[in-house]
Amino acid sequence: MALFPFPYLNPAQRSAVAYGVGEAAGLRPGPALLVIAGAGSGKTTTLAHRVANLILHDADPRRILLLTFGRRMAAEMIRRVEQICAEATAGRLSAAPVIEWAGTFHAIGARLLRLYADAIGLDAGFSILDRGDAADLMDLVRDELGFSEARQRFPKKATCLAIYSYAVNARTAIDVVLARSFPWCAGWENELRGLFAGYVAAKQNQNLMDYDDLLLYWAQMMQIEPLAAAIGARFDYVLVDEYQDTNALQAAVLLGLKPGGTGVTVVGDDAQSIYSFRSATVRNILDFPTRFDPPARVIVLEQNYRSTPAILEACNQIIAPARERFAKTLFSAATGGQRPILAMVEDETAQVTFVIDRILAYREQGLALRDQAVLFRAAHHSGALEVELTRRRIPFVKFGGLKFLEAGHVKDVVAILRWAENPRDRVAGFRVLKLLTGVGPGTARRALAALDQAGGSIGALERFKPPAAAAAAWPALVAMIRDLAGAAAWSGQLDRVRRWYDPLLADLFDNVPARRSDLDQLERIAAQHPSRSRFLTDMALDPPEATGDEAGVPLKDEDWLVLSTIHSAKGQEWRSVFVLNVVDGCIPSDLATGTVDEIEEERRLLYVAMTRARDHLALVQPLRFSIRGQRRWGDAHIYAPRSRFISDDDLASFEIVGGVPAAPLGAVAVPPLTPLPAIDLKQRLRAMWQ
DNA sequence: CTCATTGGCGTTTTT
DNA sequence: CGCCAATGAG
Repeated sequence: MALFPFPYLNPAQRSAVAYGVGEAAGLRPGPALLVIAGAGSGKTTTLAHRVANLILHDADPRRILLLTFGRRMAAEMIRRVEQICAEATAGRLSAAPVIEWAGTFHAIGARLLRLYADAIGLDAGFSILDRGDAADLMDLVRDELGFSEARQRFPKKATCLAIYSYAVNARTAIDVVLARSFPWCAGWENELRGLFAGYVAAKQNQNLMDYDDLLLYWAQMMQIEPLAAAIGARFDYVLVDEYQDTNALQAAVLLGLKPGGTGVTVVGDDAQSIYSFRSATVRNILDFPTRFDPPARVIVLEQNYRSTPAILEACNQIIAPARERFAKTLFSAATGGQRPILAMVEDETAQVTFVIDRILAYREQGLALRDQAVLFRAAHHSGALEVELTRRRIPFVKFGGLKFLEAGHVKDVVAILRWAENPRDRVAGFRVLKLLTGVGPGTARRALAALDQAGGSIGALERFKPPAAAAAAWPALVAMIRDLAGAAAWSGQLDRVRRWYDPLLADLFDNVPARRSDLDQLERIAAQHPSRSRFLTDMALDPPEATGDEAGVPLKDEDWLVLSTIHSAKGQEWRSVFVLNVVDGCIPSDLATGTVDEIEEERRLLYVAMTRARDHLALVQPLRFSIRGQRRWGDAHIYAPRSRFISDDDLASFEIVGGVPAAPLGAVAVPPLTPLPAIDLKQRLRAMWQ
């Protein structure tokens, strides 16, 4: 296979695909490569072609490691590679290439840790805690250490976890993290240190891993010479997608795998880095070339194939003022196109009407609903839209925000299974025990201690004397756990759980039918997994990410609109894109205007949203903004200015629709009906911690 | 001491 | 809606 069978690639893509491949002698992994891929420049295509090209030149697909940002991207990449290989060989390939190692850093980490568990003294049967479980464990430890009854308010569990997580992922000392990102907690440094020590010990005692551990243990493993060598040697090529959104720990893992950069390709766009809240640092991609000697080759993809020139121009303008970055200006070979719309609408109700009317109009013109998407900064921004879509029976699927997995009843059922899988898991046990009336934190703690004493034998629960209020219900619970723990087959286990749990629903919640149907869905998902352990791992690492208006995913042949947070829209594209609430306070979020860096990230967020659009783009700016959920001010509202990222000069790139187009925005002097209470309120809440 | 109930309050983004 | 703190009942 000496030929280069991809004539349709442009020169930059071509050099990225061919780099280090196809030289005269046999294929050998070469020096590191960084591909800076501007929005819409064919990043996925290029990466998939590079993998395919390696395989076509006899690289062993089983020895390729593909680290992607989400599970969907991994699946998409595998599909594309297979397709490209099949086309290039005109179907003469004997079998489709099998890429065994594709997934997120976390998923691959979990897999490697189970594989090498013995070597590092880990129990391969560890359970994985999601964010909420980890916070609950943090809370249990906090109680045990007596921080709950502190005279001053101790940071909440979620905050404690955030501090811990940031320190771990950014590989930064607590005091620095506190000073930089959580200044209001700085007074608790010693207590937090103690808490984190207890948290780590608790995880280890109970054979639990949180998300951070999957990276942390992996990184640690790569510090141990023979292990690092063995794991690194499994892979000839390591390719990382969305490298701009990796953190220091992930960079350490990558460097541990391939210290010299041999066979490493990373792809990303510094202008689209939007995950710093997860300790991602754009430094990873900016500094990547100089981490190696000789420095990594850098290839920049600047030709945009996605958006019309008019949309692209507006995008370029928005991102131009961004600070440090790889210089690049996207260009398009196409011509023409409509300018993007900046729609000024009266209020949020008008915003909903505007968006739905446009979407339906586009559909009349032949754009299916699935060619269109509505994007927003925060999951709750689509609330009013969802209500109206449901009322008008327009089907939609929403990505981002609360997953149905995080609903109490689903967590309960999963906790039961987790406890059966790992009786040492006190977070799960605690949650399950407290479901019984008459069992509170105290009793749960004692029961779990008894279980511990007995080495996890369920007999201990049988012998345990619950308080009188719970005595009647106790045997049924224990019987269920016994059945589950002893079950040989996975099928039927969820049914067993529901026989016990469903009757409780009515006592625990309102809205029982909806919750019951969620559990039906959970049961369907469970049936697709081969074992309880795989099911639990997948639920923690790859939770179902979309929620629809009805239970269950719409049928394949149906048409539906996509609603998505901007974060979840990463890497996708639609022919028509609407961005809601392009006002200061939403983009940038007024929770993220503390530092220059935060504001810069919000700018990139708007850029990511805008660059998803192919043919039509509309930014919607409600002029009047109601204040949510603050009963004290009734339905007060404020006048929100246009997002600061769209300057007056930028307006020329937009078609202004509605509102008061003539007046430059700074000058719109509409007297507020209520004197700006919302902004002051939020300021006050922040100040509470200072 | 332990548990259940009630009312107040706040709500970014995700592996 | 769900978390948290305070209060009241066994």
